[in-house]
Amino acid sequence: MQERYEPAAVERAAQDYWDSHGTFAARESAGRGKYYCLSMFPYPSGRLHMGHVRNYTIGDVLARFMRMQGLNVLQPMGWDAFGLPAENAAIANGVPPARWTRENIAYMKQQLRALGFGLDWSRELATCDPDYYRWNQWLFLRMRERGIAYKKTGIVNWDPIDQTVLANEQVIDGRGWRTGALVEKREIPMYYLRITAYAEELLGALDTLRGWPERVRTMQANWIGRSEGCEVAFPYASDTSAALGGAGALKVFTTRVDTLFGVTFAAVSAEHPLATAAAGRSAALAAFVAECRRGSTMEADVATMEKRGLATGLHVLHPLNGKPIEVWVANYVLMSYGEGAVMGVPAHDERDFEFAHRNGIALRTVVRPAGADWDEVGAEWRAAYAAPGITCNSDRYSNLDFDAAVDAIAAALEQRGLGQKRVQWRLRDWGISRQRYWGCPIPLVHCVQCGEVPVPDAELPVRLPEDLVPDGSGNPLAKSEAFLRCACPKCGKAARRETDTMDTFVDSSWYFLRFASSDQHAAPVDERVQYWLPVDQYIGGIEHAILHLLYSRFWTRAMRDMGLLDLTEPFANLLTQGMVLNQIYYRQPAAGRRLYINPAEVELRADAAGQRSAYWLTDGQGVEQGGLGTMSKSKNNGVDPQSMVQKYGADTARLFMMFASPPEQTLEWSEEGVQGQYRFLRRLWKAVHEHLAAAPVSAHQGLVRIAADAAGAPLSATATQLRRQTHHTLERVTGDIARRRVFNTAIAATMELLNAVTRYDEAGTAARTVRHEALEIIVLCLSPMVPHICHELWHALGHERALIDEAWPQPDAAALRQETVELIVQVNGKLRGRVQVAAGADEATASAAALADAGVRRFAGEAPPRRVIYVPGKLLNIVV
RNA sequence: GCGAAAGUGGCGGAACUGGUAGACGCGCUGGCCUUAGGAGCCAGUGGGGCAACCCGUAAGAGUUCGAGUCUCUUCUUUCGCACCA
Repeated sequence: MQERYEPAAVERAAQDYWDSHGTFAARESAGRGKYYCLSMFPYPSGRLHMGHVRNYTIGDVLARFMRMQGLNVLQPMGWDAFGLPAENAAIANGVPPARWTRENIAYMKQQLRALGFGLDWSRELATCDPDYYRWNQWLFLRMRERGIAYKKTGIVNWDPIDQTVLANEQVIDGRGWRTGALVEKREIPMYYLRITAYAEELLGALDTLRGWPERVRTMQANWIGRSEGCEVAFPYASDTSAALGGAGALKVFTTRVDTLFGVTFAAVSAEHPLATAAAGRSAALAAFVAECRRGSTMEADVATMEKRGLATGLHVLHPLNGKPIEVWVANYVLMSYGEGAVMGVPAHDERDFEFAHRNGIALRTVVRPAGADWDEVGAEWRAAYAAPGITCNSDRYSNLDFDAAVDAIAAALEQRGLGQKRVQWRLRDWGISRQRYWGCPIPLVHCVQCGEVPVPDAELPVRLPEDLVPDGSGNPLAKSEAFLRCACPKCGKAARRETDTMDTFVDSSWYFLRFASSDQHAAPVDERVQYWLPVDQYIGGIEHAILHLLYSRFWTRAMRDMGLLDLTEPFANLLTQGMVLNQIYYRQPAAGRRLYINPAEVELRADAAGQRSAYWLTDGQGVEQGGLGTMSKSKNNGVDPQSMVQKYGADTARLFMMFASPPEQTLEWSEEGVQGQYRFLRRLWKAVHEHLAAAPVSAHQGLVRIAADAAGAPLSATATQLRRQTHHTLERVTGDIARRRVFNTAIAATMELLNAVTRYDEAGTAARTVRHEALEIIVLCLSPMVPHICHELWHALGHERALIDEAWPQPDAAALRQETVELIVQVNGKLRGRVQVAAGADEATASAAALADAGVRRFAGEAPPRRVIYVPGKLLNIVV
């Protein structure tokens, strides 16, 4: 072998070997255990960034490891290719999104190949391929037939200047990103998927997802948000009936119906029909409702905005005592949650308390604590006010505890037909219509005569024209006569195509199924799904903890209920990779606009006061500091791995990412240390080279094992110790990868072993064999992380077969055996010494050994200990 | 604002089940070597103290023989909040 480690040559050779042997092309094999290892497919934004390298290296480590465990591994890759950034690029450069996307895919694919991931490229798919998205359309039509997809109105961000719908990301401080215009809310008809029909099942099944991180299950459970409460109808007072032109009732949902007698106001959202009616009668109210229509639809914005409201002058009646209650319009009530209206109980709800305070609304204490902590709700809010207690001031429902009050009041409401207990979900149906070009067309036709008509299956896919260039003002599909014009499938007369496209989350909600049957042209999936699914290991960023993963769980169930699948949960095990963060810098030249500047082009300087300011190297002028955030195209703070790969090779880049931190942890980007990882690989190369240069090694299979030298004499103490460390390392690395899913400690363990091998200086045949064994284990253990160099070194160490085709070995139990162990000796919990005892020593023996130690006795004194705590093999604590 | 997580040397991190705090690596310091390479090798490296020892895991409290680990409060950071993906 070569004396110098030259990564470029080593990596090319290894990749050529895997390619020419079709090593990673997966085939179904009945009876053989399978392992479907899937990393979330990337959006083709242009170039890979370090977050991708981290994600795909984790997947590749597990895939290679499981393959060596004897499993039939499938690791596919594809492209989440529809979406907004392609349209933004088109606006900026005048290039059609299709071309931009396909060029990006080509470039990023070559980057993935250079990193040596063991991917089955024969199953590659891109969601913008008609072959893929025709099945989105087909599945959508099936859902529409079953009522899972349905139409209703929804609220979107509207840019009044560009006359276009904006994504939340395109709204900056309440203004349109291109025009700077104040954004308005607008109600438009959209398609929704009835995910709420699965709320109960999606929540209940979280318990079965034992291979998912606890935090993700908690987040999903909170997102679905089951709450038990009561629906209450407040009949309209005569003024409200008059305003709305008829009798009726304002419906609200509450989890605290025990506080019903504490209601002193009702609040409705600005979009509520009652608000609309009231606005028609009052200029001030109309102005307020109009103001509420400004700003974004984002919940985070709504929740942090100052809570304001205006009285409508209209009233509803308390359902049990008939007293009038004034209705307010409030900007914090969301039309999309519950009924778009809430009852206000300022004495027992913090938000209502603040609202009432600001608007001079009375409060009424209707719950007292069981203890005597407080009696009447006072002027300052206390958390205890919101706790359940004993009802009071509530007519005949006073002096009841929470459960009794809820039962009695709910029964009374039900008897009057003005309410009943029910379960409310926080989860809302999934709006999938997008007024955008670069997405999957919704397969519908609008006919003057027949109305909305589905495109027949035989005419799918409805192809998206690929030559349009959006300009930021509305959907180019709506301006393309070639796309729009069609014949009605029902009556044959001239009709127009639907121009809305689907949310890109639709694309990613079932791609993992398509990988199992990507060459099937007659159906979205076929029987091969049965073999490969569920995904055994799914790996992706924690930012997908809710939406993508929940939508996928829903979509899989919907397909199951259509009889297309025998599968309920798509992902058996989930590893949520921590985000790779980098600094964010930007300039905001005009309101609503933001220009992000790559951290590589920014210099930090400290002024006299120590205040650090950032400057753009291009013009030397200052830039705003946006703090830390996930590497992304939109924030222009990604770090391209290309230069690192070019300088040090793919193995160093992979090793560096895996060694930097455990996979689930957030990682602040820094390139410090990459040099050290390269140095380690070079030392490994050198150690193997020097070992082989000293004497030739004969070809052999499997691992070298040695327990005694040729003459039958036992190994030296140092040789025995190195063997023990060798097999201990194998044990640690195996546990770290298979059980703990941490790779930084696995790498650290092999580094320690290499250090030990370097220090080991015994000569002779037995010593050589012990060293050879240690080097083989190091190469084996590192191979999932740095497969190229290990591929080469494995051959050099005398193996015919490729390393990737070897079986992962078991540690040698004999080598691990230990005669004596070191005990930590504490006195009153403080470390005071260490003693060697026989491996199975009992407490008396250990205690005697410890007290024989002069250092220990100095602290323990001569008196007998009050108590001794003995943890065999580990520690002895003497309490005096 | 709400939901979820994280916080350990100068830096990345280790400590897996409540039991040696700082493994491994970076950086730094000193030395060696040299056909001077951004190479290699050796030693040291949490703070204080001559030492024995003492202090130390965001801050504050608590549980325990023993707490980085468990509980509570606070602070900071990250992720998500339904049209970025």
